[in-house]
Parts: sequence; structure tokens; C-alpha cells
Amino acid sequence: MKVRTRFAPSPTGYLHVGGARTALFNWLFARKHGGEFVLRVEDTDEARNTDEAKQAIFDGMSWLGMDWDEGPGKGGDCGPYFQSERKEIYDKWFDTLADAGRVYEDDGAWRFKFERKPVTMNDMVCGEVTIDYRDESNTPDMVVKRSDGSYVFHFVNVVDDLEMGVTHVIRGEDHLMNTPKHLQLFEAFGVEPPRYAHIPLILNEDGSKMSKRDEGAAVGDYPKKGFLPEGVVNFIALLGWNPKTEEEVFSMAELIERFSLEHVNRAPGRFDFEKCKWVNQQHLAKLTDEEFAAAAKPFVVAAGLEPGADYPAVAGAVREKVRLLSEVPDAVDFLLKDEISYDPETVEKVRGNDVAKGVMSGLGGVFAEISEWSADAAKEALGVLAKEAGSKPGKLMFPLRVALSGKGGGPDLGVILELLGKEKCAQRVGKFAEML
RNA sequence: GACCCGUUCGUCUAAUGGUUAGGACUCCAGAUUUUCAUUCUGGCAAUAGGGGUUCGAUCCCCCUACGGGUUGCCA
Repeated sequence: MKVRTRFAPSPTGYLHVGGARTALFNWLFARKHGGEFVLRVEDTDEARNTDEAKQAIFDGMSWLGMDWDEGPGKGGDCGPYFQSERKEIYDKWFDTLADAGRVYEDDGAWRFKFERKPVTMNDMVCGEVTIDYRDESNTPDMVVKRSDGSYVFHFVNVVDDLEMGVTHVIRGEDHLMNTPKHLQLFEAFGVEPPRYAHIPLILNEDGSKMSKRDEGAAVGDYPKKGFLPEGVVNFIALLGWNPKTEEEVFSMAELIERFSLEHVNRAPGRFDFEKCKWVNQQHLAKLTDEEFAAAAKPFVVAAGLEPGADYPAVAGAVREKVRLLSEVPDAVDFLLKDEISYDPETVEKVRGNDVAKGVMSGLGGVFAEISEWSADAAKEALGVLAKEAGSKPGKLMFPLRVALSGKGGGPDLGVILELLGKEKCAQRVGKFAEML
């Protein structure tokens, strides 16, 4: 039997990071088993659906690198893939229920008559869970068709899963208690139900429920914040699932290879934005300078900087120093701009260093005299002045860094000297000396 | 309230009837890079509480507490 999974989001807002992880687990499971992954849009709630929300789902899925084999924009044998277009199919299955005497009218709506017995599900994550449907007060017959003729979630969800041949349903734990309802529906239809796997929810860092405004909640924010898709995928994959190794950095291909539902946890996980950034940094560090430069370019341009001919080298200089692409403009602006700004606090630190003051005032001129400019030549010149002042070169590296970049941290000093060139270095050191 | 699921460092997690309860993020300290935001080394830090079962419980059972979920003509 070929594995078929699906992601069935409702386009009522934005793509939530929890939804993205649900999609990811379904996608990984399908890819791992050589199966198919279906995208189905559950747009039955006309009042709340929006086109923007639909687009956010497609964009988010594509950005994260989860392609679907069937669904919107892709087609397939089980379409249409929008529930709003599947009315006749639902009518047909509703008639089956009606013919079997399993529904009854109530206030214009139609309720499904549950069988009054204990229902046991064998969840691939939660194990055996039994809900007693003999307790009617706890499990009242559910409405499947509203008085306006539309169908409710439980009904369409089940019909679509069976019509689409879904073999494994991986979804959030908020659906665990819905599952017996779905099982009863499958039984009434005389169709073998899929296997279910309920995965724990994702909460905020403080344990509260994640909502729209919370940091990290909307997938659409990640590209803007400077995350790499593979970084985000890697991080959310590890929330609630463990790869049974102490490694933590995985490519998409490695995730597919390792993924298994057996190692999904049961307790809700909290979202740690710091660790998410760290994982992103690991993926950033894996890129080549060219790839990194290309990925960071939009951020650099948006910050009003002009990436010149040496831009790839400039970007490469900070590749392993940033956690997010959005940090790149601030990190490289002194390499791309003629006029730089000095961080007052950092300048103050150098100001207290009398040796640095003295050496800096002479260094600009010395730099200008160097005939064959190179980082080594510049450092050598610095060393000579340091010695004359009775100090060590190491003590002057920091002041020189500040003179050239305006800040206390950044790329390797040698790289800075090379990228900036003689003229700029001489000029900046001269100017800096005057500030002291 | 009822029903369901859960609970290991602050966070993500590993282990499992016998370990000094391991790793990662964060934080702190050292090292190295003649500079740094990288890297390396080290440190802080956990089995929710109470009862059982057992030679031995973080692990199995029960109770309590706490957290989450469900309880819609939302999905």
C-alpha cells in the first residue's frame, strides 16, 4: 500500500508555525516512504476565508521547500482540492448516511447518530486511547450538515480523506478527541480508516498558547527576519521529534532519511526563538560565500547599501558571524559606505588608551606610505609603531578595528584591511586619531 | 465541571528496573585567533509531590498537584 499523507489547512489567517510543522511531518513521512503528499484547502468557512490567507499557505509551503504531489496549482486524480468545490461529493456521502438511517434532523440541521459503545483508537504517537461513547452527555450526536445546507469540518474531513485515499493522518493533538468521531464516520461509510498520529502542540516560550502576534508564530515572518528555509525546517522538525542522535543540524534530505513517527514526543513543546536562530546560523555557515552573498543581498539593498564588485567577498567576511541574514547590513555597512559612524561607547574605550592615541595619530601617514598594500604589510607597520611606543601589536588591534569599522566586533581584521584598501584605511585612521 | 493527553536542567531533549542522569540552546569563566560576533575547553543547572511494587525506581502501579487539549450549526 502506497503511503498518502495530506496537509489540510484552513485559510482563515496566516500559516502558523505549528501548522507548518504538521505539514512538515506529513511531508517527511510521505517522502521517507516514497509516498505522495496532498495539499487540500479546507475553505468551508466562507465568512473567515481570505485569498491572502490562501496565498500565505502556498507561499509558506513553497518557501519551506515542501512540494505537494496533488493539490492547488498541481491537479491530481482526487480533485478538486478546495473543499468549497466539492459539494456534490459531500452530498453523495451524506445520502449514504441518510439511507443507512444514521442521521436525523434537528432544528433544520442534520446530526450523525453515534454508535453507543467504547471507541478505541490506536494512535501512532499516543498509543491506545479509548473514549466511551456510551456516555452520551460527553459525546452528543454531532451536526454534520448545517441548516444552511453546508457541511461541518468533521464530515468533510473524513469524506475527503477517504476519497483521496489518505493512508496516514498526522495532525495536531487538538484533534485527538475528534478522532473517535471520525472513526465512527468511517465505520458508518463502511470504509477502512487511515492510521492516525497526533503530534503535540507548540507553545510560546512561557508555555502559553501561541497566537498570531507572538514572535515566531507566522511562517511569513521568517523570510523577512532573515531566516533560511532549511534553518526553520531543521528547527521545527526537532520540536517534538528526536532523531536519535546527538547531532542537531540536518539538511532536508537528512531529515527525510531519519524521520520516524516512533520518535515523536507526547508533551507540548515550547518555542525557543534563540535556539531557532542558532540553528539558522549553522545553516548559514554551510553556505558558500556566493550563496550567502546572494541570500543576504535583498537585506543589504533594502538597507540602502550598494553592493559593489567586491560584495561577495564583503558578505563572505561575516558569513560565520551572523545568525540571521537581516544582521548582514549592519555588519558590513562600514565596508560598503564611504562615511562611517562610530559607536560612542566603543570609541570611549579606545580613548582611555594613551598608547593607542599616540600610535593612531601616526598610523594614517604610515599607511599612506606603504607601496605594496596588503594586510600583512599594514600589520607590520602597526607592529613597528607599537614597538616604538613601547607596546605590543596585540594591544593595538582593537583600536585599529574601531578606527576602520567604527565598532568593536566584525570580520577578521586582516580581511577588513584587504577589503578596505590603502586609501580608505589611511583616511579612516587619520580621522579616527583626530577624534581621540 | 466532565472526558482525554501529558510532566527529566530556564528551554529543546537523551537514558531506562542498577549511569557521576548525557547532549544542545541560553548564561558565566578560561583558551586560542597578535583584534572580534567565529571556534575550542570548562562551569552553573533537572527526574513535580506523596504513596506503593522491588534488593534497587527517573523508569512500573495508584493518588495529588500542575500544564495542555476537547466539550460548537469553527476548523
